[in-house]
Amino acid sequence: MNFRFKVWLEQDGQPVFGDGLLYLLRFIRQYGSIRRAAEEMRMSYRQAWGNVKKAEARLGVTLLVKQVGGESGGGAQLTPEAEELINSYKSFRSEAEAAVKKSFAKYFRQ
Amino acid sequence: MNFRFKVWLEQDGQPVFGDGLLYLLRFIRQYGSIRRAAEEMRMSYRQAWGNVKKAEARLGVTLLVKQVGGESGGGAQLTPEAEELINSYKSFRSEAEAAVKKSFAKYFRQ
DNA sequence: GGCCGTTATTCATAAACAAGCATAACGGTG
DNA sequence: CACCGTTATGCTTGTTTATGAATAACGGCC
Repeated sequence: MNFRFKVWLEQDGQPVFGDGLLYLLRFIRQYGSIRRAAEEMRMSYRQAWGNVKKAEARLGVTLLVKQVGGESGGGAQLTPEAEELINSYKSFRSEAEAAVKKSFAKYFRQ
Repeated sequence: MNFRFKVWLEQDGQPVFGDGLLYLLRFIRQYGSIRRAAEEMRMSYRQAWGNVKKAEARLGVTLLVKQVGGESGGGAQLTPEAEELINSYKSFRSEAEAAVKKSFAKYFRQ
């Protein structure tokens, strides 16, 4: 017997940030490109782009500074707001996971 | 900004118990019938029955004593193992939720 | 034995969701 | 000005998932 858990942030009852976007944004930061990041995560660019757009709309916050055209075609960089969100979410996520793990052990040890 | 979370139990990497089954089993206990319980939860009997069957198979534990035919057509009662699972999961679930809530407040207060 | 309401199960259909294709627009670069 | 790789977006296709219809079997009850 084991457990799993998921946690995510919502705005007005709509999901805006979870593990998916966390990984995606980190890859975007690493590569400076939504397309490269999506490829690396083996997800479609279509979905990656849509997720970012949806999150931005719901949050009312710009997560990426995107450039279309130009050197190497363009690219995307994380805004300070995105960095802050990543940091908060990461802390929240890992602390929550540790707590859930502890509770599981308490009630389902063996 | 708000949060949501899900937690569930797995056996050999396959989900066996979560909020859905918790509510379902409690309704079955209340009404003594899978069909009534499903109706009350506005879910199809097909799915309710399938979920119980799948969980039983994966857990290797009988959750319901089912009678087909007889007085009022039959019915279903929870086994002691099901009651025990419900109790453990409820404690685990509520303790986990409290912890997650606390972490959320810590990193996303205002 | 017919009736009733339940468990048990299959199968066809519908709905939700993800993937992929096709294009347009953009702006450096050669 | 053509090329390239990127963002941006709609549309089609496929895949998984849920729903509902249909049917069988059962056993107490009148």
